[in-house]
Amino acid sequence: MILTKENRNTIQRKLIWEALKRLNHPTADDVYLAVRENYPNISRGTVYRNLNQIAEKGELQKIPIPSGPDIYDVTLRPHYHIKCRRCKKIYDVEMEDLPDISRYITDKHGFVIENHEIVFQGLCPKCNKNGGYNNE
Amino acid sequence: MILTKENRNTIQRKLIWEALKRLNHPTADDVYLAVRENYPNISRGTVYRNLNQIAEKGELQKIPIPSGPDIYDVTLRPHYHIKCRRCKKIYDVEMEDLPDISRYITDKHGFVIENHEIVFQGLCPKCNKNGGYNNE
DNA sequence: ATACATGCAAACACTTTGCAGCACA
DNA sequence: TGTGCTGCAAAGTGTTTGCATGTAT
Repeated sequence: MILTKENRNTIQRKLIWEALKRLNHPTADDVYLAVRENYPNISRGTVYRNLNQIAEKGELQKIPIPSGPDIYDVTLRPHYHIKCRRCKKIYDVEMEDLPDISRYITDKHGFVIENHEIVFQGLCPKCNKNGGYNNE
Repeated sequence: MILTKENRNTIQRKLIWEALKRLNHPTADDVYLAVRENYPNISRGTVYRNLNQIAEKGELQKIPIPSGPDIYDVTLRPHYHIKCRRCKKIYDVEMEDLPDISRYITDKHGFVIENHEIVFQGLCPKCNKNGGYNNE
């Protein structure tokens, strides 16, 4: 018999959740630093454990970022990101909703698809301007 | 004055490139292990440096995988992946080409978009079968 | 009461980097 | 000949985990 694990409402979890709501799309470390302002003894381990737990329940999106720490987002609507190949910075991307992108998958091996993330890559205006010199 | 750096054809680079061509979509460590069979003294550092260099030139795709090592692909056509939320395994996804997906971006901040990666997430058939017990 | 969470620190996984010597062009 | 590359090892970055203790239910 498999039981759902109970989830306790600790102070730490509440503070983490509050930080999540007011931060933009923070990394685990951003959350850690934010919570620590009001609760200096919190540990990174606790932050990571809670973020994973909340994301596991589906109340939080954990978004992996190429060559960088995962970011978290409380808005469950998918939104996308773009990363500059040169300077490695991440930016948000505004995008009309694709008409059910998972429809395009021809073979999904029986997966139940829940969400997706798109990471675009290219050159940001600044890096593009500073010469395309090592582009090819 | 900015100069393009010379690229030397070392034995190591040739072996790395050959390994890339015959492996599926290997991680850096897969490449390292493969090359090491014929050239035992190669070091991980060299493999990483070369993979980055080749990818930087645009001859290789470096594909970041959520919660796992980057994978590399010599076919530059984008292809997508799906990851099981429960068991964390990665699978390839066959997908018809989306009609120029970057067209859907309404605000790209002046980026020059070169490519993109989509990572779907969901439940694989096996994990879905073993009960949806901790789904919500 | 007890199952679950915490803080701490160590371990882990992946990748980059400094350096002295080597080798391709 | 000289710049670029190599092997090695150490360090860097991001995340997980073991353990003894604390706490929400």
